[in-house]
This record gives sequence, structure tokens and C-alpha cells, in this order.
Amino acid sequence: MADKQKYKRSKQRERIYSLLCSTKDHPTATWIYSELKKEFNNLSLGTVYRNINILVDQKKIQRLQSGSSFDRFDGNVETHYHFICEKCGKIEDLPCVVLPELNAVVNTNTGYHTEKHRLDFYGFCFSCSAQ
Amino acid sequence: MADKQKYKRSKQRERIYSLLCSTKDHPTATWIYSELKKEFNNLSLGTVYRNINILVDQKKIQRLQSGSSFDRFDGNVETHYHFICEKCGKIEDLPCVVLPELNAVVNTNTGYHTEKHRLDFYGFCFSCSAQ
DNA sequence: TTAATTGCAAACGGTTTGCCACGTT
DNA sequence: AACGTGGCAAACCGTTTGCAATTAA
Repeated sequence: MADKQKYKRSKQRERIYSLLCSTKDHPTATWIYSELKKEFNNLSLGTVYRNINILVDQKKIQRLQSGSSFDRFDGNVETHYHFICEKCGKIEDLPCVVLPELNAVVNTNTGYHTEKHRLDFYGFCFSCSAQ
Repeated sequence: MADKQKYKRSKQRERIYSLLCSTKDHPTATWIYSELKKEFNNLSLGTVYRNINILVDQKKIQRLQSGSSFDRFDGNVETHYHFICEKCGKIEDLPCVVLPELNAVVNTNTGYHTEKHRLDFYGFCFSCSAQ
């Protein structure tokens, strides 16, 4: 995933991409694998993961994930928002007012009913932006 | 983690809880383990995980995580918000307007600089709330 | 005494990676 | 020819779990 990598075309990657664009679901790697296994008899899960990472690197698809790979825990159970450093992964509490009216926006403008949301802001923390 | 489980006290759990309350960082299980290993010589990581889950179950702490355990991917790289079903884990796109002014709120009211955020709403999807 | 908790080690499950053959340029 | 890609299987790593011994109620 180096910066100056030259990617070549591959049928598998193109199908993964078109498959992801053709659905409004938010597929998992395993689902993509089982779908494309029908077309590519010898497809392996490793290939799916490798290509997904390339596509994310190319910014053609996005990974829906909170940030770091392991769970983090918070002794503060009150709703509050977080600032997540895109470089070091540090999570900091935001001294911001929580906006319960966001729930109301969703409840009146969509068919969904919600009473809870999660809001994370991304950027560089002080020490990382100083570097 | 059944509903009518009666939890007994344990020194380890009480220290995990007080440790989580004493810091504004958002520790990982491994960090908690290495801190408390100093006090409990034979502490094991399994104990930390078990007690974390109990504390989450008791709603004394919160787990900072997006939802399901495996990554999901989206062919739509435009910023958009999601509705996540708390029961089945399904992720759906919200036909909502994105609110770039939320970034401005953070940038003017806190010391942080952000140009990107992620907003997830939680609730029950149509089929799960029908049940 | 009963049942929850612990430490230990093995198992789990999603993801990554090393290797070598194959495909693209 | 040079090098990215695929398939396969093993490795990785955070988390969970089975078990026997310990501890709280």
C-alpha cells in the first residue's frame, strides 16, 4: 500500500468494485467473497481483502469503521462526542454540547426512529499536527 | 451476561472500574491489564475482558466501537450518515442532508481542527421493530 | 454450601502475509 | 522481462471460553 505503487488492472478487483457500487447494503468481505466465488471458481478470501485495501487506498470505496482495530473503553457513560486523531489514533473527549435535536432531524425527515447517535470528528491532534 | 445474573464483588473489577474513571484517555484492554498487573501479580487478560464486559452490561462503562465486529465497505465515498439497527446490525444510508456546519461548531468552540466527521444513528430497523 | 470469579491456556474469528505460479504492461 | 496479482495456507492478534481452583455471599 506504498504511496508510489503502480496498480495493474485485475478482473477480480474490478468486480469487487462494481459489486460494491451496485448495492446499497454495506457488505462484509465474506459476503463479497461468497458472491464472487460464483464467478471466480478459485477465488480466495485473501484476494478479496487485498483488493479491498487497494480500493480503499485508491479512495474508490470507504471502510465503515470507527478507527483503531481494538476496542477502547470509557468510564464516562454520558453521551459525549469524540475527536479522533487520524495519525496516532488518540481519542479525546470534546467539551461540546451534545445535540439531541439531531435525533429529531432524523425522526421527522426519514422513516427511521432513533434516540441515540454517535458523532466522531476527525483531524490531527495537537502533538501530531505540531510535527 | 444473562439478564438475571447476580454479580458478586471482585477486587479486580472494582479496580478496573476505578481506573477507567480516573483517566480521560480511552484505554484499551491491554493498557488496563498492564496497569493492574502491577497490583495483581497473577492478573490475566481474560479477567480484564470478562470484567469489562460485565461493566458494560451493568452500564457502568461504555465501549467505544462502531457496532459489528467485522468491517463493512461502501462503494459510496461521499459523506453520508448511517442508521444502524441495534438488533440485527444492519447499516442503512440516511437520505439526510449532511451538516458541514458541525465541523465549524467544533473548530470555533474547541481547540481542535476538523474537516471530517462521522455520524451514526441507532435504533431498530423496520423489520426488527415490527417483530 | 452455592454460585460467581480467577488464572491459565487453548480456541475463535476476522484479517494479513509469505510463497510461488500466473497475468498485465 | 519486470513486476503487480492470485490462490493457498499459515500466521497474526484482539477477544472469548472451558476448566479446575478460589473467593464472595
